[in-house]
Formats: sequence, C-alpha cells, structure tokens
Amino acid sequence: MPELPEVETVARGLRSALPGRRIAGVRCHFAGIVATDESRFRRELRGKTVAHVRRHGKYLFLLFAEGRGVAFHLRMTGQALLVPEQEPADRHTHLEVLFQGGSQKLVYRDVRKFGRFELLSAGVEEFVQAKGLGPDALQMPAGELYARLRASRRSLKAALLDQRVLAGLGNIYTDEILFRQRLSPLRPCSSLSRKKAASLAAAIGEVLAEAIEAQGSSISDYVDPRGQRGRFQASLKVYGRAGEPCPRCGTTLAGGRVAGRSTSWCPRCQRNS
DNA sequence: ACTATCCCCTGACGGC
DNA sequence: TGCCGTCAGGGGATAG
Repeated sequence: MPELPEVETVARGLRSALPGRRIAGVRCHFAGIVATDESRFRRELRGKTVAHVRRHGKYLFLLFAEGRGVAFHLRMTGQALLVPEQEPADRHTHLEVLFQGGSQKLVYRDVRKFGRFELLSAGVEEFVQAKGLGPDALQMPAGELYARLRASRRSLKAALLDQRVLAGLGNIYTDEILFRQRLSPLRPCSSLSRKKAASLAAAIGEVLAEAIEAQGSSISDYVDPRGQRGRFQASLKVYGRAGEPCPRCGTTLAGGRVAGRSTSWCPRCQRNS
C-alpha cells in the first residue's frame, strides 16, 4: 500500500529519469484509469516536455515545461515503472507514456485499477487546495499539527489518516508512529497537549525519514520505478502483528478496527491517556 | 462534525 | 480441485 515513503521513493526514481524528456505519445489500455476525458488526456500530453516531478502526500505530479501537467495517485496497488520501450504490456498495465528518442517508457500497472490520472487545470498548490489536502506530512510544523488535532475529538488514528489534517499517512505508518510515541490509536486527538503534539510531529518525521531511507515498505505489490522492493517492512513494529508480543514489553499486541481500518497496538505501552 | 458502510477491483487464503 | 466468503484499505460518496 503506497504511503508517503513509497510515493517519495517513486518520485525520486522518476525524477532521476524524466526531467528533460519529451512525450512522444500515450497509450491507454483501460480508460477508467484516467479521470479526465481519455482522448483529451492523450492529446494534452503529446509533445510536452517533463520539467519537474513533485509529490504532495500520496499524490505525484509530472509538471510540463510548457505549463500545467498531470497528477496521479497509486491508491492501493499502483506501480509507476520505467521499463525498456519494447517491453510488452501485461494484463495489469493500463497506461504507457512514450518518450522521444528514448529507450525507456513510463508504465502504470495496477492490479486493482484504483489508481487515477488527471490533468492539472492549474498548479500543484491549486490542486492541493481543491482536494482539501493538509500540509505534507514531511513538512508539518508542530504548532500546526497541534492546532489541527485540537479542533476535533475523534480518535488519533482517524485524525492521522485524514488527508485534510496532514497528507501522506496511511494505515501502516499511522500504526507505527502511534507505537513509537506510545499513544493509543483510540485516544481523542484533542486530548494531546501542545508538548505531546510536538513530539508526535517529531515522531512522524522520524518514522517517515527512516522508511524513505529504506525505500519504503513492500507489503504486497509495492515496487519502485526500477522494480525494486522496499526494505522497511522488516522494521515494522506493530503493523500486521496483532496477537504477537510487543517488541518493547512483550505484552500481546491488540488488534481491532479503529476508524474503519484494521489496527494493531500494544495495550500496555500505548495507553489511552 | 463525525462515524459507518458501501463502492471501485483483483488476488490470496482458509474452510469445506 | 474448486467454490465460496472474507480480507486487504485509498479515497469518494452517501446515509444516519
């Protein structure tokens, strides 16, 4: 499940290959993957030169030298791959972007077809605004996090998963961050003191930075643009480990649904207050 | 304001 | 072997 560290790893991979490349054409094998009208999408991309690759939360952006660009999201099982141009499309390949004079193409694969591409109608900031996304989780000022958590009484887990609060966390890293900070996922988010919110903000940055360093977690389908798996899954402390002993105190990790997501935490280390 | 539920879609897996 | 139900959970929509 690509979350911020996986999407950042993809962004870096694309950034090392795409800027300066001119799009020769686009092949779409499944129209549903494009939110914009598909023929317009192909027409708009052809002839454009990629100038920048950006990321905000779990969204990726290809920005064109001519202006505007494309936003896309990998959702659950999306993969953005750089492969030899002659490589045939398999049954899960939904979009291919071909480049002029290039031996490589950008391929979008997605087993579950949840991912989406759309044309930007303005800049990245306007897109972020229109989607209502909060600050990127890597650029979240502590005071801002405190203000946003204080504004609501729902659970910490629900708040951290909410992309309008901060953008980039998903189910895996939310559980890992709460474990590191010894906070219960069930705790009302407005109950955090300014000081605890500040240390939570620091933990968010630490966990994400470590995961990026390990090039993300490959739980199921995730691979980077070169097809390489991440290594951070080996460092996960609680995600997917309900019923196993807590790596800190040995208590059996609890499991259950919180905010509609399967959640695991240590009932002893992560108390409700 | 918030929660719960369903939807999109496919593959893995357990039970029978 | 194979059929069926369940689960994975990002984000959007909708009902309560």
